[in-house]
Amino acid sequence: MAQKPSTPKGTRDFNPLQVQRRNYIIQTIKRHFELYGFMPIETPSFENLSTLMGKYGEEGDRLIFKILNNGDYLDKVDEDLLNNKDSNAMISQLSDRALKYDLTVPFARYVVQHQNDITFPFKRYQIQNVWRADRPQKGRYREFTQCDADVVGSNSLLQEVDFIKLYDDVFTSLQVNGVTIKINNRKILAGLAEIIGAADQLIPFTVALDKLDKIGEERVKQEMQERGISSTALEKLQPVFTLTGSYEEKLEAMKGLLSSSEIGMKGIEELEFINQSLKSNQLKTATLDLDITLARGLNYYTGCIFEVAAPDSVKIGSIGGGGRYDDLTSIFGLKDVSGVGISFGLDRIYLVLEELNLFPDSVRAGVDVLFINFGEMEAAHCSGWLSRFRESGIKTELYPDAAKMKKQMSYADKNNIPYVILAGENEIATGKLTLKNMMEGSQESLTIDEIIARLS
RNA sequence: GUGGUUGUAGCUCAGCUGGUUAGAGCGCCGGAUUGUGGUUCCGGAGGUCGCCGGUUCGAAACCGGUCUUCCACCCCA
Repeated sequence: MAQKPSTPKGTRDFNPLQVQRRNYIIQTIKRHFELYGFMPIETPSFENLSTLMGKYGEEGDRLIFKILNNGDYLDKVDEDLLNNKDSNAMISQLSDRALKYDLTVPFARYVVQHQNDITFPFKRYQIQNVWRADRPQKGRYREFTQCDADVVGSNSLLQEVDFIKLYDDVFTSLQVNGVTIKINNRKILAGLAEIIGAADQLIPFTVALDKLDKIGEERVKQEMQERGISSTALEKLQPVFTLTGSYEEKLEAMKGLLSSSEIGMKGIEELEFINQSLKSNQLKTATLDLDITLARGLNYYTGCIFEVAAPDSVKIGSIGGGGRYDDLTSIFGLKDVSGVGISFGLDRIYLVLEELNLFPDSVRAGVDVLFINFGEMEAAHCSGWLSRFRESGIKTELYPDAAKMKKQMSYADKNNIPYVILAGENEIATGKLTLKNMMEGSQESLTIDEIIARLS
């Protein structure tokens, strides 16, 4: 029985135009990564399960795609676990490998594994697919592409400044104006938790705070209370909920609030430095916005955190994010190496460009010129011309069969081929080819050199 | 992982409280038009109604399961 073909949940096929457009975004990002001194590396699609587990929190562990062991995979499983159907406890016995969940943790593994061959600070970029067993939604897939740039082995805040400028440059180059780069610092969040006496509940506290712009002040407070944060603590936190003004104004207000917290003040200092550095070298189209409620899920961030929001007119989640992680490599045995990095969400950037109609016309599938096939003799004559076109960098093809003119023209039309060349008996005799502009419907008689000069 | 939603021709969708042979628009193929596409006209092909099971004399429609789509949580790019 013929089964209806489909791709697995949360995955997609890409047609030629979509691939061209994705490549356009990737090329733009790559170019800027390299301009900023990042070099490409690649890591395997799957890692040892133990490399990934526990790095993204409990929720993250659940969303990792595990690969079932080969062979008699039930043989090694503990019988009690099997009888109790204790799936979670059995995972480590059923699966040794898993698809990578992001690019940062495999990168940390790479750094530790190759530490003797690496010269620090090490700057790398990586553009590869990652997989998450999440429920798909708009702009959320189970297989998607991340474009990461990270630097490890440098504590300098100039790295953070560079990343902000890199974001600005890439989105300026893609003509996405009005992007907001939100910045915060985990040290400030730690300071806040410390001051309200919830230092041991940093993660639930930040997760709740992160939802402020989405669910509002009341429900955030409610969630915090449910997680055991007292009402006197919430009172101390009140200024955070009503914080407004410029970057500097917000920073000043936070300074007052955090004056008794050493770690909090350290965070303030860092954000001040970044703001100061950007004054002399302003952003082109992006806006830098201090957002104290920005938390970001990943547990390994320790310093500055970033998130890029699409222009207001496009309703989509963040299109990029990143931050500093002081201790990621220590899990793999390399201490005192600080890392900081950012990520571009290719699939979502694609949706933004599509919605705002920002893909250049030059980014399209198909050739520039189609030669009409009039028959064996004429096709043979065209062969030399085809080569000359291609040597000049003009994408060219000859219709493979001497089909009816209508069919050949229709092929050009449907593939959005801008020019058609008619080289039949008359043209071959005179050496002047008929060049038809498919957009305008006009045509003229020109020599091969004239056509090449015009199209290249 | 929780709650809801969707699936009928290649695409977008109609199809009444269950009743003969399941429709439309667009697209596709052929012709009008043997060296000219997009417009027009004429003709044609194409569906075991997501899949499996159940109820019924009878199911695209009702019920259960499953897969898929989209949405809200959770979380996140």
